[in-house]
Amino acid sequence: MSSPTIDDVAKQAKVSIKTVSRVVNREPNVRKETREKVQHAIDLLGYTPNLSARRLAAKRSFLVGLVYDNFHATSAYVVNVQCGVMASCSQSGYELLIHPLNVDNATLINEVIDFTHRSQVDCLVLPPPLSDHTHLCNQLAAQNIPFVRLSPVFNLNDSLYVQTNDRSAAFDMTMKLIELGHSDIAFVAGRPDHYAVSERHLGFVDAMQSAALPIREEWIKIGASTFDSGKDCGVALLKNTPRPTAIFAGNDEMAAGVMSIAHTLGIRIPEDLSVAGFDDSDLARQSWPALTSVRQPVQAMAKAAADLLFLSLKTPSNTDLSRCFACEIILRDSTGPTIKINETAND
Amino acid sequence: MSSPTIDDVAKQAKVSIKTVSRVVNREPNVRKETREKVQHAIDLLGYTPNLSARRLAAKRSFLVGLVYDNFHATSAYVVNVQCGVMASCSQSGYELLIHPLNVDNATLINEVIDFTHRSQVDCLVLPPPLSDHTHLCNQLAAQNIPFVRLSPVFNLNDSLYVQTNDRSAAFDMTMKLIELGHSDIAFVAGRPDHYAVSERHLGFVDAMQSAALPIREEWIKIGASTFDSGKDCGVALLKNTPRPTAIFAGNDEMAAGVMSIAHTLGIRIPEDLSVAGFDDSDLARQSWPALTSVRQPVQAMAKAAADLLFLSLKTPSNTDLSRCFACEIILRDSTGPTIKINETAND
DNA sequence: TCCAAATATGACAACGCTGTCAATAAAAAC
DNA sequence: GTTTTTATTGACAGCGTTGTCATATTTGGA
Repeated sequence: MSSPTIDDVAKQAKVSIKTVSRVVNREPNVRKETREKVQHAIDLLGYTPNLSARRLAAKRSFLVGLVYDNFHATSAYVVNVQCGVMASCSQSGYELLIHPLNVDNATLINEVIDFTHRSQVDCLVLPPPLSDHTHLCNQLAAQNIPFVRLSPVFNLNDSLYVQTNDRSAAFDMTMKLIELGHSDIAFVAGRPDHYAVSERHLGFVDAMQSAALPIREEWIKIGASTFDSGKDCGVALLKNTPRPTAIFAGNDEMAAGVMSIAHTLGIRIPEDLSVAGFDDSDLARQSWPALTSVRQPVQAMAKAAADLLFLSLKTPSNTDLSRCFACEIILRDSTGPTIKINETAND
Repeated sequence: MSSPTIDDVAKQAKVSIKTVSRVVNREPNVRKETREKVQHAIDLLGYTPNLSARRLAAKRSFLVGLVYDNFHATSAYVVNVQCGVMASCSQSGYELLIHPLNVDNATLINEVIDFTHRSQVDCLVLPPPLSDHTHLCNQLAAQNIPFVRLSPVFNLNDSLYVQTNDRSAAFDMTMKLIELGHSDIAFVAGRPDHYAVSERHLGFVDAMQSAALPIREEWIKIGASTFDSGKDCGVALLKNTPRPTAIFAGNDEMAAGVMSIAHTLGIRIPEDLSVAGFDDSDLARQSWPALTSVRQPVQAMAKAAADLLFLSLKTPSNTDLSRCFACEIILRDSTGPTIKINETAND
């Protein structure tokens, strides 16, 4: 049961515990043959350093905290972020502590700060929408708690972050719809406090303007990033005539909601209506027809974020503070060329 | 930055550190007024015990490990389990350490054992399919690592566990289909090594037998619990005549795959074909038509599992070793009464 | 009032590691 | 062959708690 300690290894290898410590921590200035001798003893005994002791002595916990909104984020996103961070952790010898919470909770900031102190994590990873919670970020900075932000929009100079080109990806997707012959394009925006998602709206606007297409105000709907809100927006967009020939939604869930309503109303996809989403979640592959979407390399981003964090912890002088990842458009069956509505046979 | 230590509190309250320790740990034999005095000092200074020191001294980490398969479980399930365990953690003062892995990995057992030692977690929560990995469970037991199993099927006497009545829920769902007039019912089974899911197959068989309906072997398909495998099974079931009038899938993903194929083949749901899933995941609400499914109280189960674990850690003599939760059938739009195929108009 | 028992508090040694700094061994320069 | 420099190793003191055991202090009974 009881694991061997550093003393056991030291005794076995006939060196001091400090030398064992050096080997374990890959410190320089250990002769090769000593290192091998110690390593051999470690292997023989199956020694694993006691993290608590190490933490206590080194005043570091080797723990990363991942704080995220569990009530508004899709589970696929959450899991991808977890995996990405985890991948970086295993490389750097960190362990991952998670702390789901509700971003609408009034005590949010206290909860995060409390968690940080209680669990003694060395640093935090903040996915959206927490990454744009200015007050929280300021508090963390004030308390010298290192953190990295995923897909932030504001105050980029102040901290570590990893981004995607949401805006230009949304631009590209909109252009793709325009190339397919659509000009009557509606947009379903996400939660307004989820700023990364609002960038997508801007990209849509950019594209429409660059193609000199009119943006009809009644074809811009604000959803809540959920399937149900997508349904609501879908009803509002599709019940009236004229209706758009294409709907671009700020995320896949809302796009699926729109598709669901379209099916119910007997509107064929993609013949009568093209639908595009964003995120390329599992849902995009699993809905019918399979949803055209924009793939964000969430996992790679999360890994890069954690990499950045660990690097900056190790070498605080490091100037490499951010990375930007490119999105990729995934064309599936929910989008197609326009057909004039009065040419269709279904109604 | 640097938090106050127990020394600071002791000095502030003019008592020894040991007395502060007693108050913090709610130990007996502290006079009421002393306790209040100390508590006041703690509040004043905003003292939080240093977990690493506590762990080192008490030889406990106050950490729970959640090890799960990240490649075959749906993210919704994973997130629900995390939340449930988390809920129990916050009550009991534990923190949650996660460790996703691939169950197909040959080094699985070593990886879990390594993780346990490295991270020094006090105990583990094992969701399926790990909960039925007999070899792993034996290893953990042999190493005196406490753990609780979620939805296990085998060796129930040997350990803590939390279960659902998968089999009888599958029975009920099948009966529901039979009551709707279906007799030509197919079943899509999940990964054979995911035993909890196989129980659902047994429930299906139970119901068919109790209704004296024949089980056609070519209408039992073995999937891999994924959407794509559901599509494959759907093709196999729906391309030939006669085809079933209802398909019951072992999970929602596969059910969605079946629906997708049905749509492609022009088979209307539920008019021509009823489809039922299991798990009541987000996907069930988000697919079209909305999927009839069986709701497992995953989060409540995970919480109960962790509760059980913490209780048994505290009072090892405790005899309350397991709990069983009931599933609930959620009727949605993907199931309906049978209509004879030659009466339908669509083909 | 005094003494035993119960209750409350404190001193001090772990816990297993890392950081600091001194001591030694090896290499390089003279 | 010395001396200087550099590389390698070790002794020892924390890190902030808890556990053990000894020492007050209070309580209750005679």
